[in-house]
Amino acid sequence: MSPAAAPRWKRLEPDQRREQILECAARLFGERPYAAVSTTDIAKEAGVARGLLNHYFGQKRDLYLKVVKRMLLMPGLEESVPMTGTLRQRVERSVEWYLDTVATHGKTYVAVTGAGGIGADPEVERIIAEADDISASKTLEFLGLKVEVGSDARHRAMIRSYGGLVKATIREWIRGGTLSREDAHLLLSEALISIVRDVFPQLAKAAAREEGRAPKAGPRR
Amino acid sequence: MSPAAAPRWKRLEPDQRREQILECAARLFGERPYAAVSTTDIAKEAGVARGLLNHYFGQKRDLYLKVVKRMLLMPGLEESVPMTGTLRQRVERSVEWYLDTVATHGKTYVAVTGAGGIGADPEVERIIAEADDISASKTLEFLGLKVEVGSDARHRAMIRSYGGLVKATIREWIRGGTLSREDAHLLLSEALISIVRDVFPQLAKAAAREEGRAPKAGPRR
DNA sequence: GAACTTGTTGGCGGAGTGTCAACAACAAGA
DNA sequence: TCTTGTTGTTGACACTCCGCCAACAAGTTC
Repeated sequence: MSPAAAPRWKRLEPDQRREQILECAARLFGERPYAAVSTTDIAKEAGVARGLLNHYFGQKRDLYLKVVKRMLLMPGLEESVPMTGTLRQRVERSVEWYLDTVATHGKTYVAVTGAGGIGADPEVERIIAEADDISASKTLEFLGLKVEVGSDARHRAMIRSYGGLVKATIREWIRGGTLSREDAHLLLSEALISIVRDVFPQLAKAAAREEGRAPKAGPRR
Repeated sequence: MSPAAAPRWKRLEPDQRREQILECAARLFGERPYAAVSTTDIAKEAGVARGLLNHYFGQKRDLYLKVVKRMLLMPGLEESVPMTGTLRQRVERSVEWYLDTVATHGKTYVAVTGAGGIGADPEVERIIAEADDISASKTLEFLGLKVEVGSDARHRAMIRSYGGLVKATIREWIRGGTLSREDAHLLLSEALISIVRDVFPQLAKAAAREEGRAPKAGPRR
């Protein structure tokens, strides 16, 4: 009556296993810099052979990319905040919302979006840039500026730049503790308002001057 | 009459050798991400044995840090731009100056200050943060705000955040080409003016309100 | 030319990663 | 229950990269 010998390891569905590994990896990458996290560490954390990581995710960097993507896929802004009120009100509400979502992700967010040093991997950069662009488009749309002038690409670039301010401010707040939440809110709101009020109109004017042909500048009181 | 056999390698003064290696390393780190540059590559580029890199710089990361430091040590702003005129004039001149210096460094600057992905090495981050702080102090001083209120630390943090906007904008300009130099100039100027005009006064007021219990702010103007 | 100083080399050992054939857990059929 | 098939999983091998260090040689001095 020998009971069937206990299995030496549990067999999971590919999706489950993938998810489990992804979680462990996300945790470790949030704690330590990329180079300081070995695939052996992740495998050990997940209780799995190292080779399995490659089987599911390919290269180590690919696994990292999955983690980054997952982190940057946040719920849409427009679903959470009403698009009404003055420009200032909308800006402040969206900043508020963003600070909230960041606060819940904390360290991992900072680590992933980190303005690190170690020369960026172009692929990683592409992923982040992509996410930034989506986020920028959403912001423009939310502010009601999506199709204000013809030079939409420039606007998106501007907003992506603004994203740099956002990330740096978040770092000062979350990691450094040198800024309070209110400080961050104030800084981000005023800067965004300034950009929309002062920079975009001037841009529109400049574009109109350069191009001779009038962009579809809808007169906005 | 055998002429003295040609030396198999040239013997240099430590400083010269160090400098030479540093230049090669800077070039390579500017072209490829950190992880993609092997010490073997650098050694080959410099025409030396790999071990020599460790002899002069210790770890590979230490060499990288040296490169970063060198890149971030730029000539002082105050030496190049007169500190006169209105706030707007001063801001615009300093932005102008900064864009000029960045334009000369180009790719390497972007790579080094890159808001990359690969989780940042804390040491690298510290170096960059240090340079950012110096740069922030200089900016405050240049704008004549160095000792305006007691909450100097918060101002510096704000300016460091602004540095995030600067870096992101530079990237859009240099690497992406999505913004023109004029766009960058406009965006950075307006944002900085907005911060100084709108955020700092409010900060001062807020600090004054809070300071019923005075954390350790101490000297107020 | 001999002896000394020290800039430089080349190879050793360790750590990390990608690959792959073999293995074992589980399901299904007899 | 035994057999067979599928496939999730393992473990080891080969390779690359890095830090270390003893031996070597370029240049200097007497």
